[in-house]
Amino acid sequence: MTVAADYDPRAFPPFAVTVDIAVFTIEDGLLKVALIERGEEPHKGSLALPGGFVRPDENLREAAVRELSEETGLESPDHLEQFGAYGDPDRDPRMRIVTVGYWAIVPDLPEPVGGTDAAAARKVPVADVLNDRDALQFDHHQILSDALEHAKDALEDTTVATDFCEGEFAISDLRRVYEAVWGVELDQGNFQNKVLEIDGFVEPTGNRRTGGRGRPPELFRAGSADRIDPPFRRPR
Amino acid sequence: MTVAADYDPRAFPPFAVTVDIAVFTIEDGLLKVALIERGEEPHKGSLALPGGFVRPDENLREAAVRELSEETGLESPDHLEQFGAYGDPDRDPRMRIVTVGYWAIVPDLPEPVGGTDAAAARKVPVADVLNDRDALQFDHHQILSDALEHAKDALEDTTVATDFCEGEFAISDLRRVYEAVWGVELDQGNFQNKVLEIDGFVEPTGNRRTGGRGRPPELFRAGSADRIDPPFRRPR
DNA sequence: CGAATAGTGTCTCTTAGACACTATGTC
DNA sequence: GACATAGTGTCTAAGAGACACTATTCG
Repeated sequence: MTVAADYDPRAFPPFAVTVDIAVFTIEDGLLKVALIERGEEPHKGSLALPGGFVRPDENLREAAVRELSEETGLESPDHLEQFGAYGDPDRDPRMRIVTVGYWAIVPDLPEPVGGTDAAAARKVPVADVLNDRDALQFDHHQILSDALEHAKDALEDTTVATDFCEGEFAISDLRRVYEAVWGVELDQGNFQNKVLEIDGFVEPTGNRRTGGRGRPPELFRAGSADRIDPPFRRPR
Repeated sequence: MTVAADYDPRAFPPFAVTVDIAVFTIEDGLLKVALIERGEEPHKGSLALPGGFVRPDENLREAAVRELSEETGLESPDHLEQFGAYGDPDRDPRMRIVTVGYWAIVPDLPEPVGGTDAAAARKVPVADVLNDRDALQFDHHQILSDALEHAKDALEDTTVATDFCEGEFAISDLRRVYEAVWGVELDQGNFQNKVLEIDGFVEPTGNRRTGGRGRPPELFRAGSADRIDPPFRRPR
């Protein structure tokens, strides 16, 4: 990256830089994403990913954390990862905006609250949103779709799936995370064997869950490992 | 991404948006990257990834293609892929610049030529650059390192390795691509078997290469497949 | 008891990789 | 001939997945 006299950056029309965050959570066995209901034009009433302008004194990740907090009331997600930048000249009709996409996990999303610059916030099944090409404004459909792909990949070779689970959880809870994110059914027995064979994925607490139907499951918490090797490939 | 009255983008100090490109090629069995020698302050004389400001009327990829052409004389790389954005407030001492990283492949890089805003351009072994934390200006060390990681990953589950090879090539040429990018030695026989078993990775031309030492290899060209499934995992 | 869920074990097929062996060129 | 590189085959170990079977709870 170099600067020459004939391309003084100050001579350019200003770009704005934003971050947009796809916050995923599992609810009722469904993968959901937190969306903001726009209260203003353009696209009044349509849905958007939470996000907003990066401030002069913060880096991109800090902007993502702050916007998340402001727009959804959510403090420090359990996972926050950048996956790409979007900068087509006409992606926002108002001005030239380049946005940086992040995806995040929260274990059990507290009901999001509208913040200063959001009219409302809600959790919507990702499948529903992606099935309607016009549900989201701008290029947020593409951004959400890319975010989901990155989340799917992350589940293959990292242990982030445990971040969807609050505190102590059963192996079957973890399986439902994989099933919800990947959109497939997994064999219960094979999943159990596999997870327990992976060093540091989960560690036993000695506790069991009571009250449900069927045999009470043993409970685990997230282990110390952060990578799964060899990866846990999803069915293709 | 939303806009509220109290965060009018026009009230912000302008951000500049740039692209930086890590162009990889194989030369003498080594993975090399094209670097620009800066002719101006700051960091005069130090090396940088080619790149530059995104113009108001072009998207990010177009900016990458244009800058690549301007700074290295290179037209349309065989592979060009975005991998991340970098935006720490102090990453460039002159002003707030957010840069978007791309990595690219060229089969046998023609000697790069300095363009309008570059004093010179050269190909340098990636290992040498990454072993010297101060070889590159700004955060280009991190960017190059991330680019390499993405290139390594891409070789695992896509057929982009063939883009490093010009026209017709031997299986051993392809093997040397993998060895150079991954920085490992691969078993010759196993590699051959594996590549030929993957549908659409390479297709035979019926030609052989003559003149070298040893048995003349059959020559292939890139096949129609673009993904390798199951992936060709690199040794860990 | 039966239904539901958890947990374990077995079998088969595929793949990765070590490695031996053969093939065909140059010197 | 020796040497170098290309190409093929064989064996073994590990992993994925189908699936059977056992365990433990509730109604």
